[in-house]
Amino acid sequence: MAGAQETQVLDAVKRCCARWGVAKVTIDDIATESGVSRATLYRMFPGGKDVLFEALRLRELEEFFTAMRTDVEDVADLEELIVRCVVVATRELRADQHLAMMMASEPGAVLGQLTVEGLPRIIRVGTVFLAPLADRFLPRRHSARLVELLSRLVISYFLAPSARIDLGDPKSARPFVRAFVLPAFNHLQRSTTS
Amino acid sequence: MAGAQETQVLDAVKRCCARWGVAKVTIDDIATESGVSRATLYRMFPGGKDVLFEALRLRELEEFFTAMRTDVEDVADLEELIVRCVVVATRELRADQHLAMMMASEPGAVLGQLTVEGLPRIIRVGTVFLAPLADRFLPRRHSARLVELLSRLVISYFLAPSARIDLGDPKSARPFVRAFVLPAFNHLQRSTTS
DNA sequence: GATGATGAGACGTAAAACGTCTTAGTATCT
DNA sequence: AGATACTAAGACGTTTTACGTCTCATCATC
Repeated sequence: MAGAQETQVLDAVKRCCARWGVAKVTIDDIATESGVSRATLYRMFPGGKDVLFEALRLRELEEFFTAMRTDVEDVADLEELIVRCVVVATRELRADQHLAMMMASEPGAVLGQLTVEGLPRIIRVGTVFLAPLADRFLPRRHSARLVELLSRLVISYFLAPSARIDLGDPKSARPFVRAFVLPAFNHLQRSTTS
Repeated sequence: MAGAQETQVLDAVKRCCARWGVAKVTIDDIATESGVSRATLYRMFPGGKDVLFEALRLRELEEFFTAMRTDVEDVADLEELIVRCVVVATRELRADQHLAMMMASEPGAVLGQLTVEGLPRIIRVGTVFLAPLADRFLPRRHSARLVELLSRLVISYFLAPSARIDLGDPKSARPFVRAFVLPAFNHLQRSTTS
């Protein structure tokens, strides 16, 4: 779907803001880095820097969930699905160097993207990508609720790790899921007789 | 000699330009990073960014030669001194991450600091730090000449490595020193009967 | 209480980044 | 060859940011 040039530009945005941080990047930097003229940039992303970063965030988000989905699509039951999702997502977040760098240099902006401003989209995209997997075990309406709940939990525990549980560790995540997540959905489960 | 605050500020300059590159750093960044107000910054380094980076370069240069001196001050003869200096300096240059980063992002500025603009000072500082060691083996006037020659050679081979010799390797540097450096100084050596 | 150094921030100027627009060059298709 | 579509380069006026200087309130030390 995405044009090759668009990919090229977003790659450049990523490289630029890995090198200089979001606050320091200019449109000219991105144009130079991507080998595209500023005029073309504005044609492709009318709105300037905001739109560019927005597009990049969206792409990264989709990559994030795509990677996640391949890790969890072969689960056998709902509990396993939830645990795997939570663990994989947490680990992916912790391993994201780009995120870590931005968290260090511009914590405010990153927090905004993980909470007030960005969470709704994260949940939206996450629902698109992951709800189908949950649909095997739950009615659609509840799949969406589940994805939302898990998104919030994972992000919360990522931002403020608990001393008691570690969602990056299945041994720790499973009891947590059993205690706090499953009870709200378990009784709604479809029969899994296939 | 250097005030604690001055050290603090120069550390901040270093961190800032490690993070953003020289071209992207602002005085405000440095003030914030060092926890010092902009007014104080200008009081301590009147002249702004140029003076700040100049001061940092000087400090780094002195650190460079200080580290070098501790590595070579116990040599027994002139050949050994020269070889050790050349090898250690080359390795130090190659291991300098700060330098590598700046070389990648702003090659022009770095080259200037290693050649036209910066070489004279490098030679000056190097002479202050290293000539005393050579004085044990050579008359003072020739010590200075030696340091200058070595500085130029090391930098040249660092910037444009030769396929034939590697000044970072004693096995390779020693024959080179014997062939091209020692002959110009050897016959001037003092008797080393102490 | 005086002294000296600092942080916070206002100020005008200089520099830069912005977004728009024009121009010229180059493929592609007719 | 001519028409079309797309691009890089860069000029432009505007807006934003950084600069360097300055004032003033604060706070430690004497």
